[in-house]
Amino acid sequence: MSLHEVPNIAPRCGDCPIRHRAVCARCETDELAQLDAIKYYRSFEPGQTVVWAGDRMDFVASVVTGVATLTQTLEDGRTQMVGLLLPSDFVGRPGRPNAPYNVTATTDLLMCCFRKKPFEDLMGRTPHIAQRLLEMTLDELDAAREWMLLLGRKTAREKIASLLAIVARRDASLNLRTPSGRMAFDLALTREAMADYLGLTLETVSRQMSALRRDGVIELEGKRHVIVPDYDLLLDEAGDDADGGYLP
Amino acid sequence: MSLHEVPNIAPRCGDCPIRHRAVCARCETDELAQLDAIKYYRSFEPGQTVVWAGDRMDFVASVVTGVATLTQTLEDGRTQMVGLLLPSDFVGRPGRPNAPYNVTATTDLLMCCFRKKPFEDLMGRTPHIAQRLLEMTLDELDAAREWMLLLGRKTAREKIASLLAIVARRDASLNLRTPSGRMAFDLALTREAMADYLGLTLETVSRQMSALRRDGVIELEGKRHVIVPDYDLLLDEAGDDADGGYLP
DNA sequence: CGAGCCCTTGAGCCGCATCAAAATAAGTGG
DNA sequence: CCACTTATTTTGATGCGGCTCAAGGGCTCG
Repeated sequence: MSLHEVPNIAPRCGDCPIRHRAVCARCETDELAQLDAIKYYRSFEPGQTVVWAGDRMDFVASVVTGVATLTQTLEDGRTQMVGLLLPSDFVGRPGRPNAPYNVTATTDLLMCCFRKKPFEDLMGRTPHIAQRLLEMTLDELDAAREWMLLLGRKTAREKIASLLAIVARRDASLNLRTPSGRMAFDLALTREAMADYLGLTLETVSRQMSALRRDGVIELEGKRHVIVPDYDLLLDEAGDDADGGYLP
Repeated sequence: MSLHEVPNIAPRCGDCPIRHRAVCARCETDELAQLDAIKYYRSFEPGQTVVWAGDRMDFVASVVTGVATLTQTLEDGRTQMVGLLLPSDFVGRPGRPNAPYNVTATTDLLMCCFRKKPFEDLMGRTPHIAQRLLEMTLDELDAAREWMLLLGRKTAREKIASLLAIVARRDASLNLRTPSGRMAFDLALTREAMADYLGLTLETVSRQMSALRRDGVIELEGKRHVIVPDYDLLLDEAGDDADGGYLP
């Protein structure tokens, strides 16, 4: 049994870092206690698969810390990432037995899991959970549609800039800041994962990252730490000044 | 006032053609009566805009008959369709004041509308509506992610074949048939609308339609009536034999 | 019959993919 | 601590799929 199968942190719901944003966000104290009673934690190492597309999946879960990806593939191996799961995001669908996508950890990942049946029962009794889940699903749908615009109509350079802007924005929101001016963050994705998200090849991703660096839109420390000197400039490069509404 | 603003059909809920699939599908008789009390119909002509992205939208609605599209654009005019609304599909988001996308009728369109506030109130009281809406939203999310794979990784030919397969499938399901063998249907989209859906130009759409016709994958009667001699062959051309799960 | 659409087809070009190889980084075992 | 391995990233050379620009054909409707 690897160290990773036993989390070193197993927060009480009260001081859970995603308490205010996850599927449990709307719950009252008593509702929270019911969730607390059926929850359990699982952790994964980078590269580890959480579930395979098509496999039976008898739990649902929230990402507590770390990053995971949802991917879909064609038989000949072409791969498209269809979701990037960050802390507070929800995985799994009540009322469906099998996983529709591969779920893979890209960093150390801690998930707060609920066996599906008890969770569904609880959802039937507590509208606060169902309400929050609907809200989160509608947000995800908006994000997916935003991504359709990116995949269908943006240039490689715009795609990269959009991805960086989104990660910068979510990183800021996690630290309760407004995205603006100079920002810095770690990019938890390999060039290949970025390519899979953006519908590009990893070579094109690398070339466009170099180009954005040459043009002063970003700076790089090592391969994964990104510094954005001017967030507005990055947004310009992304092609839509509407910003995207990826997250509140 | 155009003829189109007053629908010639205004079905009672009891014999509504989308009764079994729309947001009201799970409602009991009394719940249905409450919906019946606040519903009203609106109809639109081909090309007419239902709402503009960003505009205030104080109703939600179900498509009863006809086809509508959801589109998003960049400032320079690049357009991406992010949803194709067929009968029973739901438009609008409870809990959000403004429309995130352009909604446009592509055929004669009849919508069953509810003012947002009463609908939200009713949703709070009747879990059957909220449940059904969650289910539909999750299905839409799956469809959007399926489309992400298409936009990011499929060739032009595969994209066209995928679109035709999906429309063929939904048309069959509307007529309570299983898609297979020889099929025929009307395509309610112009070449340009197809291009906007597939992330292509209209010229490429036209060329690939011609190519599929030359190769015997489809036959055309006029520009819009499509005959599929062998549905399985079409699925092969679409690139994913998993079929896609676009609709039940 | 003429005016708009919508669609098709052609010619040429460009952005990104493909193929290939070298540079950098991070282990791993001797 | 170093030689060796393996994963990741960068960069270069070349080719092709789909875009752009342009012209012409069919249909519908006044």
